[in-house]
Amino acid sequence: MARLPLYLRTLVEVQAEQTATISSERLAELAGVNAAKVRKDLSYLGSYGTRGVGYDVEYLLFQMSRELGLTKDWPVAIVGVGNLGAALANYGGFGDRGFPVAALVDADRSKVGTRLGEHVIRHVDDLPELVAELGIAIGIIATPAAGAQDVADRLVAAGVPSILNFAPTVLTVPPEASLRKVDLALELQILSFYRQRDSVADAVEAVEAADGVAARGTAPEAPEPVV
Amino acid sequence: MARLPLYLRTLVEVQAEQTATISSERLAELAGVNAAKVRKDLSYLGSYGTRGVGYDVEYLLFQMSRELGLTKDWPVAIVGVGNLGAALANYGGFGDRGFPVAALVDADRSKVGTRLGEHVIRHVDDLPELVAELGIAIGIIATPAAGAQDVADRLVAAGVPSILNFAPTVLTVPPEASLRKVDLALELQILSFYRQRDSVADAVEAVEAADGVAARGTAPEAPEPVV
DNA sequence: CTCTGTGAACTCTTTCACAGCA
DNA sequence: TGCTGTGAAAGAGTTCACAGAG
Repeated sequence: MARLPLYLRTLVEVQAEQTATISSERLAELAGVNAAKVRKDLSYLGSYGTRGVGYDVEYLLFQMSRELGLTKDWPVAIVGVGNLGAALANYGGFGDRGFPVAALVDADRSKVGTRLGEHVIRHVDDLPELVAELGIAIGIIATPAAGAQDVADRLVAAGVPSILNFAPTVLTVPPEASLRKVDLALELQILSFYRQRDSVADAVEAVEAADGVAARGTAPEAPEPVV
Repeated sequence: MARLPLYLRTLVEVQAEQTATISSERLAELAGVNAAKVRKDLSYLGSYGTRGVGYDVEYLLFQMSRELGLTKDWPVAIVGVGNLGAALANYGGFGDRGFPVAALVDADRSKVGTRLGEHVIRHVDDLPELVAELGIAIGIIATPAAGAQDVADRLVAAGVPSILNFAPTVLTVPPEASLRKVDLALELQILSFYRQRDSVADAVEAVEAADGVAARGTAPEAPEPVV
């Protein structure tokens, strides 16, 4: 369940406030979902709640961390040290959450050998050694779109099982590798899409109210409510 | 449908290759989904395909842009000019896709007045004027977690209808505002979660194969391998 | 009496499969 | 004939609602 990390983060915040126990309802409110969903999700981990009381925050955190594979660290390599790569490297949140940045890699020889924070930038050709030496578990692609597929291929070839892609392009990897993408502009498009949808929906409602037609979706070429 | 931006991006790439027409199958392959899904999604825009031929790339792009509200620009304000904010500001992809970065804002007075690229950093107190002057449609929050809710409140108060949150915390906004969050470490957690799930599933399968038990989900209180 | 854990109903999404148009 | 557009079936995910533990 992809919501587990969200609960985890919420629980960490809750724990900081000395809260020993939390109800599904409270957790749902903090995480921005509904209580039934929380209970269903958590029941999948096992029966860790106490009826009439709620969930023990610390114990739940422990079980969730275990389930998420966070009891051990997963070293990360960032490939592409441009603006975004540098921002990710400096972003403290990864190490705190069990994903230490273990290597910075770039294809640009003029960057190789320079420092960024505690790391010396290495060349992308060194990936196989870096993976073997540092136990890289996750590769983050922060290169321009053009080079991203090549980097993905190299990561897979070097034995990195999981890839997070920030380059704005669709990548393909063999089935044994996991791939997720983050498209920053896409998030903006989704936002404006929902805005657009809402105003279109409003307009449609206004029309329907005016002439009593119940149309769902769109009105293509046909001069009638399609189908 | 949240996949429309993905199709849009794919179509732009296809168009660059002088392809005038595209079948649902080809588009599906490039976008990494299946053909039936593509046809269902696109049919929702209207009947813009030609049977036996496919979709006209340019016309489809036009219709999708229209639907996504991309025929006009949506100026963006980035709040929080740390590493991430600076990376986002320098990330060319936003402007290209109809989201020009119109303002950089920070709460740190020592940053206010300094330049970053073509922009002078403004103080967060100036948000209302900036929104009014520049027609800011989307606010991007790239501050530390602690200040994020305050920034969200200020953005909403200033009349910004859509917010994209990069701070690792759950925000609440009134229902008239749209909110999306991007949690970078969360993406990593999801990746390692699926890894973990797969290996757990493999282990469970091995156990089932060994003793013929068909167990779905978890084994709760029982005095056995915890969960 | 509170709050979990979970069947059952419901809703939304995905996939199938094919009629029908170019 | 090739490929779209779309009902209908299948599957996921969500919500309801309540039995029962503490």
